[in-house]
Amino acid sequence: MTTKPYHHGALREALLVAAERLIKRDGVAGLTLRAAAREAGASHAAPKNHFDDLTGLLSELAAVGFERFNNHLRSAASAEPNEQARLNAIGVAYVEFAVANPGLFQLMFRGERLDPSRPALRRAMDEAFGQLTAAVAAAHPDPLSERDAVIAAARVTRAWTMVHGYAMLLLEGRLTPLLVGDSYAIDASVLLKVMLEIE
Amino acid sequence: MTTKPYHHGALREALLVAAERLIKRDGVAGLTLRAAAREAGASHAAPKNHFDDLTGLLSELAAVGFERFNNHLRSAASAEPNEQARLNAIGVAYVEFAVANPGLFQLMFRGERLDPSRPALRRAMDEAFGQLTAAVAAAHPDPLSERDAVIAAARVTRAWTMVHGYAMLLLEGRLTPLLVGDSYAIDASVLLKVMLEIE
DNA sequence: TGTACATCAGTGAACGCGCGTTCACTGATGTAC
DNA sequence: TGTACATCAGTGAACGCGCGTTCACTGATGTAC
Repeated sequence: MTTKPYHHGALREALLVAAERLIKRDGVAGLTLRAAAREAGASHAAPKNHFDDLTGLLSELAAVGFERFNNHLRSAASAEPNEQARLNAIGVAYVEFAVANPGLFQLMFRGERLDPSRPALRRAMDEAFGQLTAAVAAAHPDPLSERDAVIAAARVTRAWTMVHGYAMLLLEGRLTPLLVGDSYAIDASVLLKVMLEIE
Repeated sequence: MTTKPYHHGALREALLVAAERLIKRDGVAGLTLRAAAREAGASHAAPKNHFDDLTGLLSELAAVGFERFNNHLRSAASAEPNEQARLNAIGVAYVEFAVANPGLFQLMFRGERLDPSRPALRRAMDEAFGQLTAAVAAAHPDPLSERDAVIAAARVTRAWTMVHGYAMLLLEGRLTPLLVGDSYAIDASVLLKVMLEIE
């Protein structure tokens, strides 16, 4: 029988794992310093040593989330041959991630109690944004004039806002009336794909 | 000098006004039953008489928000001659409302502590959804087959998710790198219009 | 026109809860010599 | 190889705070007769 040692050894990681379990179970609002400590089996003041305060814990968890998000998008894109297909695959992966990790996704994209100046979070967010803009740029010619630059920005915006809005509204259950219509019933992922393909 | 009467007379409305002032000042998280009572100058237990609990207050406030939202969209649409222009005008109005009422918008569209079974909220939400689908349908031919019905749903989804995602990301400050690029700086409303117009 | 009474809106004190934070402490680990 | 000491991670009790809720109450209003 191994008695619990006084020092945990990897409490920081254990707290992050516990925090994610909590956010999955109880949503963003259920995540507190005390709750994370409880879930990790540590005393309630322990998290202070690793994250200064709740903002610190949330920000580090969001950073972990963005890293996973980036990997998910990257692997979805790499499976596709041409640029337009890649862009669509990224869009689908974006929504997939949101559906698989609703609480985490909301933590990441509502800025609510995040500190974007934390290096890990800053880095992970920048990479996510870079991945998105690169995919859109690859699917379209280089901007030549200032007008073209604005159009290029608008293309990124459209691709992003569309899938982001889709993810948000889907998570809130707001798309239900569109998924279950009078004369049809569509799977959410099918509707997303049709939406990405129509001109 | 008029001394304060024991009965307020219109405390329900006063609480809603106070609640909106609070949500504007402190965000959704700053809105509590006690805070609303304080802001309205009533005792902290008074709101119980008009809204059962916090969910009740938030839901009624969201209903008021949706009514104003509906009016704003309606008047924006009525100023436009043809259907496609109307649809774009509604999109612009959607984002305008979000920017003008960030806290209220977030309350309305995160389902967080809302009770959609409250009649006022239910009604106002249904109307908002109806307005949106009607505008999209008007800009496109009637669906004839089941496949057409899916495409029609996808059109509504695209129009909605695009402006909704735009509003969300704009409120969170996430669009900043797109608005201020290396070789240009765009106004958020201009970017939105370009986005709605590109093919 | 008066009067009794039920009902309703609002008050203020009190309760318990979970939270973040502080603080003195204790156990473990690493480092200097 | 040992020993002294600083540093660090984790504990547990305590504090104050704002919250929702309960409760006995009080003031005002409407209604029946």
